[in-house]
Amino acid sequence: MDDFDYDYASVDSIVDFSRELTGKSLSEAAWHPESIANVRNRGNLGSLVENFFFGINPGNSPLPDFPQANLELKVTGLLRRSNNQYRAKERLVLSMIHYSSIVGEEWESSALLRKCRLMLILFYLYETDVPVTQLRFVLPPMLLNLTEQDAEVIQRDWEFIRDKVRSGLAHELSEGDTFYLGACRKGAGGEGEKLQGQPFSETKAKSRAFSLKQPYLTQLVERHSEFEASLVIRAGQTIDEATRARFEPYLGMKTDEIAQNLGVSASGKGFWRSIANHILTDSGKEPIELKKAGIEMKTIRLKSTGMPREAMSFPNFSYTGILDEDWEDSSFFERIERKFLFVVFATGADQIERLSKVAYWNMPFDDRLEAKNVWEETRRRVAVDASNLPLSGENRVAHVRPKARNRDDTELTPQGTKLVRKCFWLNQKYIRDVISAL
DNA sequence: GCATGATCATGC
DNA sequence: GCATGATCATGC
Repeated sequence: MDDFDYDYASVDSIVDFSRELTGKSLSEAAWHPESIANVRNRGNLGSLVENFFFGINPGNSPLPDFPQANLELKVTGLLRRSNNQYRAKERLVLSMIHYSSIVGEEWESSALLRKCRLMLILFYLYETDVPVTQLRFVLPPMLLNLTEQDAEVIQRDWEFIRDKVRSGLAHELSEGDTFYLGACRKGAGGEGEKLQGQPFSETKAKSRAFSLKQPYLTQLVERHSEFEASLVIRAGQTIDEATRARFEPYLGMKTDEIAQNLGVSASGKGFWRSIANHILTDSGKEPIELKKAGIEMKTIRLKSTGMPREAMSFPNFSYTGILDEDWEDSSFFERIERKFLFVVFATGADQIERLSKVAYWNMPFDDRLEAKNVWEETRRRVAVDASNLPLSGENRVAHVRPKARNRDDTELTPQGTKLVRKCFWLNQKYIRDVISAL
């Protein structure tokens, strides 16, 4: 996409364009980085985004920021909870309340709706002591229509505020009056405060603005995060079909090309999984539908020989815990019983890697019996000598190998020795045979 | 070039 | 701080 290359009269075009910001900071996404280098580090990120990302300068207008599209732009901050969920940093201020004119308004034709009926909300992750131009936009853009989402409550809140001004009580407005839409203080307080006149009382009132309350915004963010991590499943479509439909356009494409098209920023060990997630959901998160169904998505990279680059790992087992377990309540059993979704990237004879295959798979009964043999053999040997466990030559399907943070990441064995933590792996050759038979 | 041991990156 | 889903490194 080029700089400012969007249709300023089209909501879709503006929203699509704004996706370029997702996962980036303004200084990374601005079309002319040199122009932003001189910007002071303080200031309003919202206006900086207008100027340096969208190339607009709407100023202080009663019309939306994109008047031809009837779309208002909002840029607002998020905080990260300890459980990694996002919450709104503060309320989202919409527009000033003009006491003299609101008393003559109706909701549908109100000044608030004229400006803010449809909003494009861009969320950045707030961090202390980081220049605003380096704060990262962390969620895909949200479109919010005030006359659709929770419309009845918001309309009632608005009417309550208007009616209070009609009763000459603008000076008694408070955020506690309403539910989702609040009348928040806005403008200088203390010494510099300029009180406003109101039409039906001599008493001056503090200046206030309409805002979406912080808890309401937080809840919108939570809904948005979940929505963005969902598969788009059309009516009558199964999860299986919806998955195929998402992958279909990318089959045969070069890995790098897919990553570039989808703006995958991950690197290192999670790169291929991140690509799969980005294909499945707009947010690039693993779809909740797969989690709910207990579907085990595995990315597999094949060398040009058809051999997987890696064996396939499963959760660690515990040297002492495994002695108390039965096969059928072991975590290895629980995992291989699941439905797998294999996402296969294969390197061709041309040495270029492409997305080559996507398929669901269940481990056949005979192979599960082999896995059971490995598990039981492991259990037997752990009791005698935990340092000698089944290797890949010993069984067609699975073996045991370290999986730990490093060599010091150990666990006590029944022999009282400390050994690096291990898990069950499906053999490379086994995976190769499974994939080639798909 | 595989088997095995060792370790990384990320999310919760 | 750890589990998870992987990849990296090395010796044979």
